Amino acid sequence: MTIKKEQILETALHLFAKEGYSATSTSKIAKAAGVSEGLIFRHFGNKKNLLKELMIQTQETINHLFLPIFEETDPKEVLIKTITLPLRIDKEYYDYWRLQYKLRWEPEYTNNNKFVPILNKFEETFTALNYKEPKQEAILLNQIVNSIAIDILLDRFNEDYIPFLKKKYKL
Amino acid sequence: MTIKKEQILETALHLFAKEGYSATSTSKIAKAAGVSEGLIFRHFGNKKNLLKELMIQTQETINHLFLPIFEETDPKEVLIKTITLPLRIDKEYYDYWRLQYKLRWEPEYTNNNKFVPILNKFEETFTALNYKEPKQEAILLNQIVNSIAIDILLDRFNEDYIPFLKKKYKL
DNA sequence: GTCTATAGGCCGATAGAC
DNA sequence: GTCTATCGGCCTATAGAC
Repeated sequence: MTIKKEQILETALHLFAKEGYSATSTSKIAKAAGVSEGLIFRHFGNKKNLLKELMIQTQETINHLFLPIFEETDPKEVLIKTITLPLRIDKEYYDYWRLQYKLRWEPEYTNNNKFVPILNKFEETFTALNYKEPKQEAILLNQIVNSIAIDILLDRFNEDYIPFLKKKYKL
Repeated sequence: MTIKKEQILETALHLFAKEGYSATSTSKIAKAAGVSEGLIFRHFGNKKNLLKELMIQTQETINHLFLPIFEETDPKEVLIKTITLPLRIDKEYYDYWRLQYKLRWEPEYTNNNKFVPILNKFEETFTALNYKEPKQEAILLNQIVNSIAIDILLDRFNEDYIPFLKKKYKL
């Protein structure tokens, strides 16, 4: 991976996340990245393919952020790590999240099953904690984490919410 | 309001909700609506203004859907009506919701305070039901409703979730 | 007065050629 | 890395049909 190619990816991530895919032109990316516009097409062929490579990176990044939760065996710790996950994310990763949530609404983008592994992990956790309906509890927890992440990204999150959740789950 | 103007608004709502604002050209709207492209500019001046008029309609529609919850006085009924709200929404309104959730991520669009009145209603409700932290409970309930709506719109909602929630809230 | 059809200007976007 | 071609998007203008 050359330096310029990385610059293009980084800049495109930021602009796509901020303005949206359609609203971001390749020339805007080139200018912001300090490269010639042609280089984008040399490396990625076309604009759509640039987005595709970005989404692979995004998925890897997000999987990496979930890893500590997957590896945790103590069920209470799983819940604590899950609830506080959005808080522990470094600001440099925000664009990845933003892009992810933005692109959910694009008609082409349809990998609904992406969250299934984490849902299974949650279900196991609630089973271990003797919750009555672990499957539904997993869905609820997943919704809560997503909502917190969205609130943080939209800059309307209130810190008091976390201790409230910890009490709810008796942590 | 003339028929053609309504057709333009209706078609634009659908296309903006489906493809996004930037990705939808005025010529595409005109073709889909069966009108000449010039008519769009005659009625709305420019594309941005068309979106603006749509957003006013959208806000009115959504306010109207929340009205029964606002008018309900029995706190348990408030919760039941809230939890089942996304289910009770007719499919013809889906595009309004979709547009709303899509546009949250646009940089210009920043009316965070829009959900404050419903949050207040929820807080009163939880206070009446003697919940310990009504403010946080209101946030949680709001997150749940939004998540359900999103799941429905993204076609990944499971009906079993509603009875689970009703049990949670002892309804 | 509402709308269509058409023509065209201007600009920016994608892409290929060199 | 630049240059250029081509296309499509936004918008204006006008002449005329309903």
